[in-house]
Formats: sequence, structure tokens, C-alpha cells
Amino acid sequence: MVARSTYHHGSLKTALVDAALALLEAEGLAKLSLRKCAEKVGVSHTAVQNHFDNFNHLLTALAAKGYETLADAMTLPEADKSTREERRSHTLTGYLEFALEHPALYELMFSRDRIHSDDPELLAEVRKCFVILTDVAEDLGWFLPDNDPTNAKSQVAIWSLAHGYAHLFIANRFKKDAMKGLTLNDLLPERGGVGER
Amino acid sequence: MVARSTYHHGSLKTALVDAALALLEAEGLAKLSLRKCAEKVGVSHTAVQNHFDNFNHLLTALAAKGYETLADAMTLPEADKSTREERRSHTLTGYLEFALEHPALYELMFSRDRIHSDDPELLAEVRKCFVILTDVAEDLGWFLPDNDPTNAKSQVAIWSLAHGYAHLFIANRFKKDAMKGLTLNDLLPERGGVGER
DNA sequence: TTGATAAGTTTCCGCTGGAAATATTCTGAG
DNA sequence: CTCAGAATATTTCCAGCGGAAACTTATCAA
Repeated sequence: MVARSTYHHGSLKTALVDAALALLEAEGLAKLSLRKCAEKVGVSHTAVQNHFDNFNHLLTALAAKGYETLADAMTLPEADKSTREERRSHTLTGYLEFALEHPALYELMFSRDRIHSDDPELLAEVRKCFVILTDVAEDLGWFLPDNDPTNAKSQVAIWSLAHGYAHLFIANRFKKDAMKGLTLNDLLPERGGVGER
Repeated sequence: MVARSTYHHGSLKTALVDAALALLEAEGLAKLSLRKCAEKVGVSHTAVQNHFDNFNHLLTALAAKGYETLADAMTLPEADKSTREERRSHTLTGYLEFALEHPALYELMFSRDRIHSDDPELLAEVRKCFVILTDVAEDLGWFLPDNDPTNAKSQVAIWSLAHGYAHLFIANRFKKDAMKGLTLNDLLPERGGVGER
């Protein structure tokens, strides 16, 4: 129990999410517990109930923060000075790097059991990511279904490819040697190469 | 506690996996517990230790069974009488249907925390699935990276697309209305259409 | 027949998330 | 300034969890 000068913490809600993130990255989802989060922040475990209905709601907030970070990772700082190609590459690279650097968080972000997939704050962050990926779909329309990068199919296809690759990778479903240096970009046909009209 | 005529169960190992599957489908992974599995089989919860080192090993066996079922779902009964096209379509349809019909099991099969991803028996079943998907990659080589369906990239690409779509779907990450009737096949360019050489 | 081994039980432990009742602090209306 | 009520945190309690240890029962081969 960490010492605290004031009875009220002041910003317990965000502190709990931060603690949860640190513990998740350090020990994995299986060993993460409400009580450990509370202890890390220096608060009794039932204090959490004042800010989250239950532990899964805390995890949902953590997942939302994950999507926020993912959106950042996919966004090129000087987007206006960059080419379409640079932005596409950066988005896909950023997506994969995020998953590889935060595998436990990434898995949580797509969990059916541990988070509330219809939470409004979560969905807002999910949508930000989806929009960024949609931009990539526009750039890749020439290889996507119906050759129409603006339709739902194309957006679904590009996110499916990115998520599938990232998730299978962190779930250890690919042989290591076969994957050496293989990026998400590599899974797409090269522009001007095979597959173009 | 279910009555049992003999002191020894006789086939407790498989019975536990069956019970785990039933409970998983009924209540989801979060509510699944070792003790419930044992109770359903009519055995004390510590009896499990004679057959599985710990609960995660039981879940690993369950996941392995899942991959076995998935391989079946992707395999056309009279494969020798079918065309390449029929087999490709059946494999992709079967993959997605399996995920939609067994979402909790599907998620478990790709979990980092709950199963041992390097378990030999699990890997054997995983490999069977990978081989089947590789056949699909051969059929789709004309749109895959480097136009080479036999290389690792193509196999990785096709599994990534299939897994990503299935997983995002069951994780509720797509808007329902946009997805109406959209199959895995639809995410690929049509043969003879856009994208072909 | 016996003795090793496999399979199952009982008891115990520490940990978990949450409910309920209580204590403390903050805040705003008077 | 006061003080009631809301917000926040604590203590206590509970049932459920996975697993360790010691024990009992059944099986099977020598």
C-alpha cells in the first residue's frame, strides 16, 4: 500500500488505467488483476468500484487507450508534407509495430470476453483507427475487390489483412524463419507489378 | 456430482475436454473453470491433475480439438471429384462458418495467455489447417505477392486475410449493416476481373 | 499374493472480484 | 461559516477459483 497524503486520490480513474497498462505489459493478461491495479495505485481494491462498474469496464477503458495509441502509431507526423505512398507505408508499418510492441494489449483490444465491445468511448477510438485504415484502402483500391476503394469491402479487406497478420504473428502461429523481415507491406502486390490492371 | 459406478472413470481425459467444450460454447471462456469441467464429468476438481499439468493444458487440448474440427470444416468430402474452384470456395466458406459458429472456441485457439502455443499436439493440428489454406493460396497465386503461390508470403497472406476477417467479425468490430451477406470469397478480386495479369 | 503404480478424494491454501456497511472528504446552498 | 448530502475510499465478508499435499482405492504384473 503506497502512502498517500490526501484521503481522496484525485485522479484515480486514469491512474488505474495507467497501472493496469503497466501490469499488463509486465505480466500479461492472465496475471493482471483488479487487486494488483488497486495496490499499485495505493488504494483498496473496492475503491475501483467508484470509477468502474466492474473489472471488465476498467479493461475496456484500457483497450480504448490502446486504440488511441494505435491511431497515433499509424499517423505520420507531417502528413501534409508526405506522399500517399509514404503515408500508406507508415500506416501499415505502424500498425504491425504496435501489435508487436504491445502484444498483450493488442490481444485485449480484440477480446470478446474481457472488454465491452459496444462501449461508446471504445467505439469512438476504434472508429478513428478504421478511418486511418480506410485511407490506406483508397491507396490500394487497384488491387481490392471491385476495384472500388471506397466501398465497405475494400475497407474490410485491408483491416482483415492487417489484423490477421498482426494477430497470427503475436499468437506465434507462423514459423519464425519463414517470416524474417517480412512486413505487412510485403503481403500486398507491388504497385505496377503483378495484379495491376 | 454425477454418480459413477466405477471408482476409475475410464476415459476422463477426453471426457474433460468434451465437458470443457460444452461449457465454453454455453457460457464463454470467462465463465469456464476447471472446477465446472470436473463437476460436469462427476469427478473432484483435483482429479484433473492426473491428466493435465494444469488448467491451461486442458484448454490447449481443447484448442487442438478446435483446429481438428476447423480442418474438417474446410475439407470438401469428395475432394477428388471437385474442381479447384469448388475446393477453394468450400475452404474459405468453411473457415468463416467455423469461426461464426464457435466464436469462443475460435478465440481460444489464438489466445496467447490461455493455451500453450508450442504444444506438439496442438501444432500438429495447426499444421493440418495451414496445409489446407496453402492449397487455397495455390489457387489464388495470380493475385498474391510476387505472383508466386508457393512462397511463404502467399500462404501467410491468405491465412492473414481469412483469420483477420473471421476474428474481427466475431469480435464485433464491423458494422452489422455493412457486412450483410459478405463472404470471405467476396474480399478477393474475382478471377478474370480486376487485378488479374 | 503382493507391491508398485495409476487414478481419484479430501483438505487446505492464497488469490480473485464483488456486495454491504461504514468512514472520510469535498462541495455548494443557506 | 455551517452543515447536509454527494462523492470517494475503507473494512469486512463472501463464494469461487486453481493448485499443493496427503491420503484412499483400484489395477495389473511379477
